[in-house]
Amino acid sequence: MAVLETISSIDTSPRHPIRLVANRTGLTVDLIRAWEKRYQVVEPARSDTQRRLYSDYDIERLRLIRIAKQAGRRLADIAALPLEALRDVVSEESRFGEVRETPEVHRPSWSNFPEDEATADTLDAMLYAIQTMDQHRFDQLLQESLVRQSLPAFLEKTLAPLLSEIGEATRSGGMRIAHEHMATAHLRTFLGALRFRETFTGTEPRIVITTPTGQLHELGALMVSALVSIDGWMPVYLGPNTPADEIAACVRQCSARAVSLSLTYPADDPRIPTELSRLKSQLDPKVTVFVGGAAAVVHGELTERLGIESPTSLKGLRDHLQGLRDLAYGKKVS
Amino acid sequence: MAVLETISSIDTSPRHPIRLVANRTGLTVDLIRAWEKRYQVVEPARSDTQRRLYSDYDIERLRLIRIAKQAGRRLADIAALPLEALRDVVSEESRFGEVRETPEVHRPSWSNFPEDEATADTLDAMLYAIQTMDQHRFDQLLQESLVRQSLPAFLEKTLAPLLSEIGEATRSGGMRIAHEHMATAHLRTFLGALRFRETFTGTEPRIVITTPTGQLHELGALMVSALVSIDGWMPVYLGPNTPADEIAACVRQCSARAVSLSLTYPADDPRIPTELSRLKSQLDPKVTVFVGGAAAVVHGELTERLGIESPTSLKGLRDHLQGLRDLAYGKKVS
DNA sequence: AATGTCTGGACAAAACTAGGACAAACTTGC
DNA sequence: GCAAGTTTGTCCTAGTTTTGTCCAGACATT
Repeated sequence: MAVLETISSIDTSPRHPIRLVANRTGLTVDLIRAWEKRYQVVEPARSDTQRRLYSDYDIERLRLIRIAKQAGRRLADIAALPLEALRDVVSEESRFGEVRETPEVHRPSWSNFPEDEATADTLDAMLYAIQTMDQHRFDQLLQESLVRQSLPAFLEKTLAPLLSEIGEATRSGGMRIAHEHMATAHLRTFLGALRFRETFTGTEPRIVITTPTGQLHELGALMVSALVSIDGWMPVYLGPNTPADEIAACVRQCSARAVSLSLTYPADDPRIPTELSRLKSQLDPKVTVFVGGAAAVVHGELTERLGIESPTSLKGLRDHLQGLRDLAYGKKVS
Repeated sequence: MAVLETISSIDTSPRHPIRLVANRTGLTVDLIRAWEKRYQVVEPARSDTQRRLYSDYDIERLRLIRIAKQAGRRLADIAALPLEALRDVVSEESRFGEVRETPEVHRPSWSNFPEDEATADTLDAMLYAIQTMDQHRFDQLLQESLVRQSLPAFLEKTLAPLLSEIGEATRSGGMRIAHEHMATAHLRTFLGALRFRETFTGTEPRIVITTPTGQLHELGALMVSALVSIDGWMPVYLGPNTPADEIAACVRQCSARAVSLSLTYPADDPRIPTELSRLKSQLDPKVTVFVGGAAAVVHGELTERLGIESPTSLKGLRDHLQGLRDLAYGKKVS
């Protein structure tokens, strides 16, 4: 068995030129230098001709600092923080954040869009890429968008709207089925790869993620999978359309502490109530079951009766899971 | 280093003149020479009259270097890297910040292994990982196996047998549906990511890849997608279950030169003949249509009548495509 | 004869560095 | 609520390095 050699230590060897750092973080080269000059945010090594050379560690810090800034932190407060502290700051922000009261006016380039407008642009660009069958461009836009935001924000503010726009356009005939197929297939790949951005130690609590019998759309489940992995859960992803008995068996085999089901279409499939109650009856009561997705609201009464959690947003799911995990660890955190 | 045997899988015999290299890589002749002069990026062989002669290996390296440069890398940093390392660099870039787990696996003597023996062991290990629901281990084994072989060999000698073993075990009850689901979902992700190992200049001929209506299994189509991209084709992947009309529309929009359909299950779906002939009738005769997969042999008579190619192996498909592509390039140049 | 490739060198655009200036937006003190 | 000060993204200059392009004359290919 491969043991704990997967502890995530980030490479600190200096090897990336400033342009690449700018590309990856979404900052401008000017800005990176300015931050260095004023607060020594990062102190890159130098090549023999004085060119700056950054490490993976530096890049990660810059990325997080950018996100923290976007959330309203001041540079002076966070410039000196080590990576772990920054992660805490950012994840705190993405969970509680969302406060945005101030209708800010000017915002410099990287965040200068009143966020809605920027994502509207991005969405348009994505839809255009899809309709011109430009897979490469589509992928590029997705990557960019992901860099620009934290993962949770990306899922909620970019991906979810994109999916509903695609659905809309397809229904209304504004987009061909072929385009929708292409986009879906690509998003399947993209989201699948996201799960591997985090590394696992093997000690994380497990959560089984799938969709019940009859539910063939898996993108929602994949979003959940990507999301929970950044919060210290290890997803066991089963793909779509899994019978209740199989889900239960999987939970037992993995000693999973939770299950997440995604319901999308059809919303009124008569198998849903059957499958849900069958699943619930086979599980240890200590295993928490979540349902989510566009079709989840339809079954509010059912889920309540069965004691199934039905968070209304990804954020809700996240909060709940966080609580579960802290409980599991016995508050030995912090 | 994992380099040696991967190199051997790509042709290193020098035969291409500089002009062709420029066309395929998107670089100018001047630039190729300048790079050679300054950094020995490639050291092509020479004809008896001092003309440079490049190998497929050289072309591939140049393509990757071009991409890496675009991502912000400096020539001096990457000029000396061997092909495999360049692939890593580029694929690292193509999903920013992905934590790249270096396959630091010790391989004492794989070069001596009679390849069959090694893969038999690997297959067992993979099946075991699946049945213990150890996704992480499964992924690790896949990566390892891929590094050990060239991509085509991996697909034919590891993945195809693995799939049939999984199918077998599920049918016979030796494996739960949950396990099969997990494995399939994971392979979907893995294969999807493979498509991005290669990068494109935009000048490659396009091939539309999908499965016809009623065929829900997409792994075969994804294998084709990964395969053709290393041979200088750009796949336009539509996912499974695409109606003939939509495929045809997509071909037209992309000016694709070929279509590849994967048939797996059910083999005797009455829609298959309908869809195939409908597709063929809507396409320019110059567009080559391929069908493949376990269920393809059943329709031998039909495909022959319609003038659809039905290669019996991935290798057959590859050879045919190679011919098609050279034809395309051959006409255009001079 | 026309076109393409070779070598070696020249040249200019682009990118990077250091240091500083500036204006918009945010804070603070009154 | 207003003025003064701070913070912060952008831009500018000037000098260096890196990189793409072009040229000339000799030779090769078609």
